[in-house]
Amino acid sequence: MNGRHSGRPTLEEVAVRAGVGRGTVSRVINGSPRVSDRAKAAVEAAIAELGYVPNRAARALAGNRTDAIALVIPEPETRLFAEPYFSDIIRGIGAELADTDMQLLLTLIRTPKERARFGQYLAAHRVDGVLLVSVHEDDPLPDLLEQLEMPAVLNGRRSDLESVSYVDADNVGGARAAVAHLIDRGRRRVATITGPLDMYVARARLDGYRQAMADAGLGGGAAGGGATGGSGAGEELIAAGDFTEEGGRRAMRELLARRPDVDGVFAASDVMAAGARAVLREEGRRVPGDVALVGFEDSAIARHMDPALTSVRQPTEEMGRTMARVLLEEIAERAAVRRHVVLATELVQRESV
Amino acid sequence: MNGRHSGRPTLEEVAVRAGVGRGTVSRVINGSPRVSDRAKAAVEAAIAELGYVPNRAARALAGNRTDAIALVIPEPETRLFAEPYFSDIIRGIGAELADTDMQLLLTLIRTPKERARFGQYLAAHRVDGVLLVSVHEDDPLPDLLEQLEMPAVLNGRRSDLESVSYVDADNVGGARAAVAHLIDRGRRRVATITGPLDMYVARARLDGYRQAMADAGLGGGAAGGGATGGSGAGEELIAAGDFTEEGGRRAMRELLARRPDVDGVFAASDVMAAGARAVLREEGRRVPGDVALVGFEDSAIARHMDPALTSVRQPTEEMGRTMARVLLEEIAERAAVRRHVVLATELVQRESV
DNA sequence: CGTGATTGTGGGAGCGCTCCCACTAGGCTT
DNA sequence: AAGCCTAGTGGGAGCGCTCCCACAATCACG
Repeated sequence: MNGRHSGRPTLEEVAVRAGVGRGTVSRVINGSPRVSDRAKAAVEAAIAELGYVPNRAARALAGNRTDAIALVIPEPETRLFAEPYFSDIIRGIGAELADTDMQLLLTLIRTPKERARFGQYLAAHRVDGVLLVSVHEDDPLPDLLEQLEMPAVLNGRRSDLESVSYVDADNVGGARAAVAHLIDRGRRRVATITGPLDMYVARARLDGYRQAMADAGLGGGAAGGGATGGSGAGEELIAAGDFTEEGGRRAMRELLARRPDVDGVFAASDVMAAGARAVLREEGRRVPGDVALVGFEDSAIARHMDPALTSVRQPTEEMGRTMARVLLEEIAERAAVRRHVVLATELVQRESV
Repeated sequence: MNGRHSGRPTLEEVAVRAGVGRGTVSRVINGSPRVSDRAKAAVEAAIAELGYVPNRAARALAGNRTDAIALVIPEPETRLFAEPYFSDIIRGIGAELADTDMQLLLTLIRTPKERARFGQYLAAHRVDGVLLVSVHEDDPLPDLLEQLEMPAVLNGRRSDLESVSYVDADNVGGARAAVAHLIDRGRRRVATITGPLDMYVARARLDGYRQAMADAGLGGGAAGGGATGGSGAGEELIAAGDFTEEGGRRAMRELLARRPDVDGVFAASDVMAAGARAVLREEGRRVPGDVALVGFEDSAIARHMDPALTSVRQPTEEMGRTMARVLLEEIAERAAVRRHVVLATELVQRESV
């Protein structure tokens, strides 16, 4: 016994057993077509008999790749992912990776120090690709990835001009549908509580609101897909939140002060909707009687609110799947073709409107 | 340009630059004490100048280890982890691993096929250790791990006799405190909605309930830490749920039918508490006026229920941290010393009792 | 029947580390 | 002064793969 030898069979042993050379075994394992059926069968039999499993480290070393991708989560965001959103994304990614032998590395980035460390990581090519969740407008990581020519896929995008590959939900369409629904139900003074407008996702949802209002001839919102430019009448129906419950509260109070006659509210997140709902209760407004309410995300909170919150669902698991698929494609073809995928959202109707 | 050479400096280049041998550089990197200060300084300078980062694959191949641990999540459970619970555990693990250069591999196990695959994985020693989340009573994975002598730490345990290392919350104590609180507030006919009793965690929480009832001289629950044996009077105050909202509903209806005078309910999870709360509302019972309610987990749902739910908080992030720490220790010392850690819980008081 | 392409194959030469053996230089003992 | 530690060091020999070159066998063609 060698002592350091782990007892696992090696490729070499498989070769001996199958009566072929190392090269042939390697070719079989990697699915090369340049192998005779006879040799292939012999090798496969030997692999089965020996219970051979290739050594990942050796492969990585010799092949200059890692068969691993990193899922990067900036720490401040982690809380947001307490929602099904995160686990659904992960489930999707996992499902797509299941048939591959890609490993999924979980990388939390908390501090600037860890960020730098991760930069080194990437530079040292310790992963074949990167999935990046919850990117901020000013996040330099995507640019770093691009510069290193590291295959990468974002969940969401930083702006309309995003160059790195991404998979995003149709935030504009979802918001538009939500607001259109409020209007369909007869609401006329429909307000919105936005997310922080330095986030693309917040701007997109605001755009959707504006479009729906303009479609209905209400408010002064600018239609069209442009940036958040409009400042016509109706701006007083727009209050800025920050995706937190407290932000939702503040924004709702503000709206109530500015337009006591508001009869519908589209909150750009369920959490903010929950905040708004609390304020409405305090102020003695009934939901949906006096004020109808729609959220965004279709989170657990939406289902457990009283009344249950109508909300826009994102195809979260599908987004995860798609992210993984796109990344694998990008890794496979070495050319840097960027892909931009936008998946449809769906309005889930409950009792709040 | 070599083409296959990635351009990253190697240990050899560092050695040349520092004017020392390969062995010395390796010793510096691995923190061996057998290096002179002079050599160490020279090597460190060379590393900094060259921006050297060790090649993980080469290390793994030569050193017969991987510097990676797997976080294993059985798929059926994933939904449960939509709650902060999961992300908190991960955050804790991440925090503990941050200063290490251990990688965290995320492994979802969905199908028996994937389970088998993961078995191979382990057998091939592709990770140095395993963190296992949400183990079921009959889960064979921990036994497999033990048999392979693979360092492993469970989140929770399968039974009181668990041999594999684990980190668990004090479920008995938490439940006991919750029920004691109900009793303190003057409730006398306190019922409990249990989880599936083939899960240890559900039995432990039921034990806590029994102990608190016995302490107060109420019900016929058996005190003491033994198994779920008691079947005295008061059993009609115990209804079985399954940790789902629907299960909570069913159990609450059952309780109401058996004991219409029930005035307090301890639900073994927030989700079941939400189900119970819905039924209570339907039946026209006020919470906490007519029936006081306590949950377990202190999830987002608890905060957003109406009234906000008093619940037992687990030190989730701390559990994650501890799991990682225990695993690292187990990996470091090659001896198979099993560790069992139980962390205290805390009652978070809100409006439902 | 030669010439050249094509298919299949074996095995050498690394990939970048760690392990460990051999060796030097100096300090301590007796 | 001779011996014997010990601290410190260099570098050979792998770890288990992939890549690729060389070569044999087979085939198609004129």
